[in-house]
Amino acid sequence: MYHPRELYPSLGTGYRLGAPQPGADSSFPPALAEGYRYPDLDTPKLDCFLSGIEAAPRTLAAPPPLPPLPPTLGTEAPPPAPESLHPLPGVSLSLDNRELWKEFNSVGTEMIITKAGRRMFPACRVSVTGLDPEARYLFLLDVVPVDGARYRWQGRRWEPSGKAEPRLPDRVYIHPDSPATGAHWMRQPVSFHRVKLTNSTLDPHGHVRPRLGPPDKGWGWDQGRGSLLFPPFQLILHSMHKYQPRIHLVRAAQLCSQHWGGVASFRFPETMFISVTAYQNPRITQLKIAANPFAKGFRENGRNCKRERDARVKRKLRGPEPVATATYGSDAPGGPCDSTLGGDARESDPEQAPAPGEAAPAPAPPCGGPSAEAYLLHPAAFHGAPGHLPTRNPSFPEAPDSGRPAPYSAAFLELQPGPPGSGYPAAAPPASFASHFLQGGPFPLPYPGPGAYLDVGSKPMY
DNA sequence: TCAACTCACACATTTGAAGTGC
DNA sequence: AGCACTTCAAATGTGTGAGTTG
Repeated sequence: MYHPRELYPSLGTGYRLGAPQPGADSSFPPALAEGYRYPDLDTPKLDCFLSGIEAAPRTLAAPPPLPPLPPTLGTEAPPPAPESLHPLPGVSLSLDNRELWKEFNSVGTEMIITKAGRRMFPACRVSVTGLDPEARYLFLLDVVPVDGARYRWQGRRWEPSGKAEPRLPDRVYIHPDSPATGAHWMRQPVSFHRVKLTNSTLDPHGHVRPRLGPPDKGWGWDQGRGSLLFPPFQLILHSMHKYQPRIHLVRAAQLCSQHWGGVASFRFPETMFISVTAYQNPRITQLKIAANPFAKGFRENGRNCKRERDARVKRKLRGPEPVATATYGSDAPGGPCDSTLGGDARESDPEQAPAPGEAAPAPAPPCGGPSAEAYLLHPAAFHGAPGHLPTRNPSFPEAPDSGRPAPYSAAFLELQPGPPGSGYPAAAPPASFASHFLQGGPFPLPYPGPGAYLDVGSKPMY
């Protein structure tokens, strides 16, 4: 395997490998060991991103050991506790809609993935404390496989059913408010509800068109809001695989900052889920319908509930009849079904809009423009990958609309295993790292399974 | 044959644009 | 002219179930 010092020589001794955790599984199937290696970092390429250097790094405490993940969904899991690495001392994250997640997790959370991309429900929504109110931070989210197995619904429970598919390109969702001050992040919960899950590799950049607005608007800088027009992101997953969302908090003045002031990664065991193209567990379907406002029509009183749908089919067969039914009136807001709304059921996303009186994070203009924009143009540099590193796996076909403007096409970080002969070994070293930002994020080390941890610390990364 | 997947559908929600009044 | 508020329409988010694929 590759030691981090080998991968990032300029890190010096600012990091260390922790001892493997109890229960860590190092026997990942070879399919998951598809890995990545970066050649020597081409630091001169990063010179244009130097303007956001943070204050002196802090000394880090040893991160706590990460407990092993529960073996399977739907079984008795250990008391869920957020797991984190703490290169940002004092920073803590709590899952804001934890009760909802726990409810789903007790059944075995399933997330629909579609070609067009499906939102997560529940969404990851967290509250953060302990940030420096003045410093700027980035919030990132990614989703990593939990183990090396493919799963199958056996009528009552999920059971492993063979080897997992080869891992897909790592993608990292950047919260659209990033970068923002600690005060901003701590003011209200941070929601990642815009992230989408897909099983399609045809759009290698993870974008979907903007929901509203002129089609030619594209992505760019929103002068009115003073923030970046971020598209929703799509994370590529395999169906019937178990995944774990992770949230990363990076102290950096801007997206293209070369020196990060520290990194903290968090994962909440109760947010683990199995990706599916159609719900397998009827209890999950019931929970989703009960909790998701978009599925209101499928509730007992909804016009799209089974009773109503069956009635419509009968009416169709019998011929045209008056459409109105007594049920319609009972679907008024405030009915019994609305009582199930809570947490994610109100997805109006309060964190998207700055609080009254608060100016939106001022765009730091390095590199000749807003830093986030610079990131979109040079994601590889932001993530430390040399510019010549391939950003797209040749095995993934070109998107039909790949002629989109550069910011659009470059806005997603993808890190691929190197092609044969490229200098990047196709086969990765055996994994012994735990989930960490450097794995699923900028430097996707082989497999983010529950192993030892990599303590990156707050040293400058280059 | 069967499991997994895709797609069209109806309905609910969200959100920007347009309209209105002050 | 500018602002706040309301209304409207279109886009988007849902689960369902039939059809398709391998």
